[in-house]
Amino acid sequence: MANNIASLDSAFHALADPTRRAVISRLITGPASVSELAQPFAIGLPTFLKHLKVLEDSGLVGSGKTGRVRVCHLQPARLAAAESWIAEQRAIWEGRADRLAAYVENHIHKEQGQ
Amino acid sequence: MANNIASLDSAFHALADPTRRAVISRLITGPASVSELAQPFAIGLPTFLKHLKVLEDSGLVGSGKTGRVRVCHLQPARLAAAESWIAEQRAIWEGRADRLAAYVENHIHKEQGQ
DNA sequence: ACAATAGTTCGCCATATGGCAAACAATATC
DNA sequence: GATATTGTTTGCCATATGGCGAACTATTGT
Repeated sequence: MANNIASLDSAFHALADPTRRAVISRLITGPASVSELAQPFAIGLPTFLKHLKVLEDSGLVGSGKTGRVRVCHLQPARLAAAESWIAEQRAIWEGRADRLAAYVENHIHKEQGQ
Repeated sequence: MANNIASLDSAFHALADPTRRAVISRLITGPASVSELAQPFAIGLPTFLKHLKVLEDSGLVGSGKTGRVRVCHLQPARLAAAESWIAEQRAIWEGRADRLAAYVENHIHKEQGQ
């Protein structure tokens, strides 16, 4: 399972940008060429290619070139890995949510730290 | 629902660092003070406080100061929001996974792009 | 051959990030 | 009241990020 630290770093980093999340959303509906993907955004192609590189480096997106056009597609395994990390944390959290509830009742409402 | 673009940006950004993910994992087991949280890491307090600020700015972590000690706690709503974004994408993906399977069969194995 | 199209690479810039040490609160403790 | 503890702020630095335009490569179409 590609669930190591470095791949989570790069996967979450890739997701931390609205352009890149939009690309993922688009790719979920099916593969697309670079210029197709770039078309909705008001940024230059070189800049867009950097985003694409971040996505490919993270393993969230793969691509292949046929002729002069590069077709990109989603690689959902890494997306699943990122989701799993959060899901695991939430599972632990929910396992002890009852104990936490007491703490919240006692402390949260008194917060004054900036 | 705090599911807007900016909060996803900052939530994913906060998650894109092993130190910060470790802090979250620690906080899931219960609240802790700043120095308690910082103790496992080989970085200075000022640096650690920057990570903490990123976590607080993202809404993943909250804190309150009593006396000279600041106690931090998890704020699971934002974690859930981040997980939801991924889960939604995966739901769409899985809804059309059959159609995609054909594409993968035909194209992925022929990839030659850098 | 030539021109158009699709991507890519290069150099530049401003800002953000992640690290440090040092100085500075503010609060407990002796 | 002096001292230790716990955070915090301030400056500084190197590197990464996200943007640009310009130049270049490689295919496809005429």
